[in-house]
Amino acid sequence: MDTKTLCMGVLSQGDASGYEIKKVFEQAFSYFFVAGYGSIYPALADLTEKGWVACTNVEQEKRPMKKVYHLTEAGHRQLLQELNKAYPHHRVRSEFMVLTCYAHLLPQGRVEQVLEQRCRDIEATIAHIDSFIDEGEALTPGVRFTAGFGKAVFEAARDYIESHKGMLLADMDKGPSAKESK
Amino acid sequence: MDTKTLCMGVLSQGDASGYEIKKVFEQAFSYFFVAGYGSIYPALADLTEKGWVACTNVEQEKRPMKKVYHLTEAGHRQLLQELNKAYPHHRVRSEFMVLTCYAHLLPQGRVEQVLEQRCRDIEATIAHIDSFIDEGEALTPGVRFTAGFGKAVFEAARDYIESHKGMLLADMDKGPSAKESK
DNA sequence: GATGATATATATCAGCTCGATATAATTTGG
DNA sequence: CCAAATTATATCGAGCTGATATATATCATC
Repeated sequence: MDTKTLCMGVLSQGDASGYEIKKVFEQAFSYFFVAGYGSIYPALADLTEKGWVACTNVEQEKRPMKKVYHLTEAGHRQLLQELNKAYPHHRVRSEFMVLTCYAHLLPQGRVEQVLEQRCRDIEATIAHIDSFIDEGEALTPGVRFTAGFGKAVFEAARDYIESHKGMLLADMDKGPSAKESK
Repeated sequence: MDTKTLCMGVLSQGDASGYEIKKVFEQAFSYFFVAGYGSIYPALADLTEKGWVACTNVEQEKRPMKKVYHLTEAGHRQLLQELNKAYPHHRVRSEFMVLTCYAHLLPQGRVEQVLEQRCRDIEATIAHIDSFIDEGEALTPGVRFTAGFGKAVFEAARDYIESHKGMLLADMDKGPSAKESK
């Protein structure tokens, strides 16, 4: 499953331009799926070629031209097929965790700064999920489940950092000493 | 921070071949950083070119030739600099969460299967972290912190799925009905 | 009224990553 | 004794990421 499938997913809920699809990604999926224009525009071109979406040029007054995409019948079938056969992968790529792994090579101040930055980012993500949940519009059970899942996981991460931060900093003193930084 | 930095990190704890580096990645980092040969070998070639690692060809009896890499002085300085300036990013790409988001397009049986598969994968990851912790060798405070962090987050994910699974499946019946699958 | 920041809108590109595949010898297990 | 796994390096296409380019229009501030 890739950006193409996600684009079809967004279009299954209504026609949209590439720009609008990116906005939906940012609002609804940002905490578990990132996709920029460099993925979205090629994806839409590919989907058009395959006949899974259809494109209409919309001239707007006082706005740049817009290409509005629509999910075709074949596209809808394709989306259902993908969702039914896709393996539920869940990949994490954490430079934060790389840094904590190599804490023994860093000065204490840097480790503290890394932990605090991560906590701030987590809080921002949780706030984003909350504002998305409260945003009015009736959410499907699946979206509610997913938002709750995201919140639960991010809260657990924040709680762990807050309750083990002191221990890590204390153990760094006792253990192999930190090297100087540049 | 990319595969190159991680390779230098591994080499800071002792010389190793590309193959051995991949094994360390699998054992110690697999739950937060994935890198295959397609990233590691080009990374090592690049690091050699830059003078941050040095390579020795080791002929072995009854084994294929081995290229053993060693972190140079300049490489060690470069590693410390990278670790000191890198932003603590933490990215998730979850096709699992995409599937739960679109649960309303799937038959209940498929949603149940997806949730169960994710739980099995989480259990396997937790078991992997546990066996890594118990593996004897004294771990640095940073590695212990990171392993605990990983466990806490994965346990929270499993607990959420187990305690909200029933609700999602029940709400799917009441809410907009599921579409037929292929 | 001017200046700069933000929003709308599409598109490309270099560099990096991912998973699969190729090659080849040797050891382990049934 | 054969099949499978392990040791070992390497490449390739497809896809992704983040930055950049291009253009216009609006909005807030000075």
